[in-house]
Amino acid sequence: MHARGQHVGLGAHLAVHGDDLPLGERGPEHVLVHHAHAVGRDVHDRGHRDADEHEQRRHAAQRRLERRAEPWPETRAHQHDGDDDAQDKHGEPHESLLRWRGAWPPPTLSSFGGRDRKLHQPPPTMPPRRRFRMAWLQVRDALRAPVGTEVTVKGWVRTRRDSKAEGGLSFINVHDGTCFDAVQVVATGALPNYASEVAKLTTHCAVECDGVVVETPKGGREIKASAVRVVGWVDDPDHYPIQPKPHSFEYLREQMHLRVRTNTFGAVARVRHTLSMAMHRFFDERGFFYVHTPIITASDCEGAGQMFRVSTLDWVARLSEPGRGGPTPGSEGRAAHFEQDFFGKEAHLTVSGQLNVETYCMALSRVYTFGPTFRAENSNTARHLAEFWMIEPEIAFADLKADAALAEDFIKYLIQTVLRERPDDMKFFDERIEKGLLTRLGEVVDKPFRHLPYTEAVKVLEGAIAKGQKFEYPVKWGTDLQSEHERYLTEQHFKQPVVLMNYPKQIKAFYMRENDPGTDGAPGPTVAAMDVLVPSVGEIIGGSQREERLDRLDTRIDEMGLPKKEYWWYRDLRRYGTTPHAGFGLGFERAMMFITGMQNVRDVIPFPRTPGQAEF
RNA sequence: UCCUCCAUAGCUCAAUGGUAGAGCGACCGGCUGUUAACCGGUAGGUUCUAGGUUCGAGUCCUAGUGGGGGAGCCA
Repeated sequence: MHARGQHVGLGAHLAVHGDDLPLGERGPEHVLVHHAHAVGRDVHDRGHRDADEHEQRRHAAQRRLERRAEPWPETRAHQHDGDDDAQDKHGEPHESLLRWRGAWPPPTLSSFGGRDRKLHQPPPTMPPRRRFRMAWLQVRDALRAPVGTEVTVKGWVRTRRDSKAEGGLSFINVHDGTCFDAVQVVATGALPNYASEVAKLTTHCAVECDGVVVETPKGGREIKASAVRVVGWVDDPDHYPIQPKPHSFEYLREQMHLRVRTNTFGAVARVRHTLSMAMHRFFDERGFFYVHTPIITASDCEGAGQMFRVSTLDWVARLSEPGRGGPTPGSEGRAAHFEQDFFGKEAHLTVSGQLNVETYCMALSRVYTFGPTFRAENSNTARHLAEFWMIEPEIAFADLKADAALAEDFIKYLIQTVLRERPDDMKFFDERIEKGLLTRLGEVVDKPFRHLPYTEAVKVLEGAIAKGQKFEYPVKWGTDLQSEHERYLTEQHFKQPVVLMNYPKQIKAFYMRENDPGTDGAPGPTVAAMDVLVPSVGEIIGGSQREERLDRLDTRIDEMGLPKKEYWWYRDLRRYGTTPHAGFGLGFERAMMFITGMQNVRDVIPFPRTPGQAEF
């Protein structure tokens, strides 16, 4: 069941702090590097020393990288299990993954080191702070700090609840976005600004709280405040758009600049970050190089849909010239017109980095690109954006099978990583956005994807029709499968991700490698294309083995009536040391939807661009 | 682009063509180591915009704007 229409707001899920967060130990790794250095210098002669120092610097750099990627000892421990993390493969991994094995983090990790001092200085109107300065901890660290630790937390108020007991008592939930939960700060009437300020705090006031970590009567963790400084008030709390109550996603889209302050969009933002990092790590660990392909493309040959024009010409002035409707496509003035433009030819925003990344693949072997992609199509659905992010790996000396295997490993790696590193947010998605999400993702990780030739898929669908399954559109070999067909395969027939391979040639792009006749017993010519389809989201990956044979590629370009001249550099790749190669494109936002259970693509990207919407 | 549904208080929604309502939120008070708190009270409205029908329009009609869902295209 999905949660369309379910309202998730600030008040929904607060203060599950502290329970069952045993403290871990700080690892000794940070001392090893220096020790190794010292030994190297003393023992070896100069010639060896250079080589050794080089080696040790390399190790040190490697360690630094590892530390940076994995700040917490407990996550590092998991990391060593890598892909074949036994815990993820055998029975009930999720409960254990969800438990926070808290570690006591070094305070510098969360306090920005030296800048701490500046940020701590109170505004002139406030009384000067006495005694000593407490460690500024992020909320996620404060929630795991040992009882008795003196801390400062800085963040925003989620809710405030008051009690008259003990001469005035306020419970302030403070969050700073570093984890799902807020920390509960307890302020008493003894604070000098209790009545004047603390008791008037409303949702999303910015505060700095000093205090000591204590155990609650119920065994949780909270901060007993010794000072609460209000940094920023909320004007007119009655009209503050994000109230501590459920809000619809539709409403929050109209408050795009504020919606990240809610539980749901905070969780989405953190998971999105974690997925980005996981993606880079996945490729880096496998020897891929990250290639920045261009955003602006002047080749008029992308052919993957409507494109956005990039121009420095004054189109508005031209369009308003009397007697002219501006430049019209195909008119004679057109070519002359673009010669005067910035790039000397017609330019657009990219619709795919694939053709560019292929050039790097033919020298670096394994590459990927990750960046924004633009489609000017007037599609208005829960799965389409005009600006979205796409990951496109390309591997040399590889066929379609290797491509599909890479895609499967990739998706599973992303899921495992996010379950391990964001258990709090994933638990929230499981409880409030899509019931059973964790079970579903666990099954995706555990089971091999179902591989199926397109030709077989058509037979499955025809079989289903014979058994009475109704489709709006007919199923016929040689036509693209409709949404309803894909949904039937992933949601009803196989109930898992499905990799469809070897599509009819006539419905696929020119660069896809033509298969030998009769592959899979297909009645017509096919190409080595594959789509990864997943339940509810649909197509999440589209990829193919590329046509590396120049003569075949030329034939395809001619058949499709494409301007061969424009492809001169792409064709060069086939003339000079061509190899079999393959790649795919994964829509990052669709992966987000699949992994979080969010139902609308506009809710998994910070500032969605859709037809008629670029307000924020 | 096509089909379809919707637009009323800060939010979510009621109101048969006949006096504009509730819950939540905000504010005030009561109670309480509270935690989607609870109890009582107060304030809060150009019913999306522009026309039209009618004695009378939140309600019916026309057009526009904005939004949701589905389809196509795709990732």
